[in-house]
Amino acid sequence: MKNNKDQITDILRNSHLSVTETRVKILELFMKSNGALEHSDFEKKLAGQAFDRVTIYRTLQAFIDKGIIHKIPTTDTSVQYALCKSECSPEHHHDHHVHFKCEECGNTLCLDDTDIPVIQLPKGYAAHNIEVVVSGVCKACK
Amino acid sequence: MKNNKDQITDILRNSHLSVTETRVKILELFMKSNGALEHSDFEKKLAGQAFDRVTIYRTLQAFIDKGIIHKIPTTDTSVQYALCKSECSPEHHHDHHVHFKCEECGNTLCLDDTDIPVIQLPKGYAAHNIEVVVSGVCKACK
DNA sequence: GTATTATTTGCAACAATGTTGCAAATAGTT
DNA sequence: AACTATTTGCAACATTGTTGCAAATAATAC
Repeated sequence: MKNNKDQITDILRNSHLSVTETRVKILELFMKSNGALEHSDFEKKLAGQAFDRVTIYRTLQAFIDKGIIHKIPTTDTSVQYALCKSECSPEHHHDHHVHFKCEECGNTLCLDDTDIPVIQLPKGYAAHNIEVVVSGVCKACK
Repeated sequence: MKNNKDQITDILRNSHLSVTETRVKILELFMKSNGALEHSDFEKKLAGQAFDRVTIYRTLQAFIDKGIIHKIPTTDTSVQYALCKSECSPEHHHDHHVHFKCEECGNTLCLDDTDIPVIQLPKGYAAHNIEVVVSGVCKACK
């Protein structure tokens, strides 16, 4: 069984990204976290460790491009990011699972085992991707 | 049959909001538009007409508070707004319809007649609201 | 219609967030 | 260790969102 450090190196190598301190740190934070993270989380958690804002932006964008993380839609201006499962790739990047936002703790979770039902669209509409975000109270906060 | 101006006045009166030029203009734009609008749309469309950025922010927020419009989740930092149907109220503000984002024209539409299916969450999770955003190609762009 | 009161607006100033170019630093390769 | 490609940090800037307050406007009372 591989440890986290090796796992992270593999992820980066497989995506043809150099293994750098910032990227490793950010992936570690994703793995430690049990929910989605947003840009400001990284600024806070990495504060004092001299990681530039710009580097974080670019790192997250690179991870998106490579299919390592995905975005979760929100009704505000924040952008939530979560780790993709191994099935994801840059080309085929659909996350067919439900996202859950807890109104108590504010955490956003990927419910990987909850499938998205088929939605019958009106005639003339072609669906490529479906995003479902359920809000309510999570297991931990109940 | 009422004209738009009267309709708009009614909406504002019913929500206990003063009938002001900016609010009427913004509601007119919503009624004219067949899709969701974002803050920058108003700055552009009302440009040259001397409407302050701050006023637009406050107007949109007031409409949200009163249940006149609702937000639509996005994966970027933009915030999309669309008119609520009459059933909405400040207290009970669930929009049980699907949103559709067209990848061609960029427009976001409310599919009012498309119901959101029931989603079976894992044990321990309580759902209060469900947001569904489908992206693909709309009728007009096909 | 005019006066009074409550609400709304615009301005200024600021805070937060996101972007770009470029030189220095670091990682990967030979 | 030397070379090359990539990444980072800095500076500067653009965009977006917020707050306090005085002036303007709308609603209400007369």
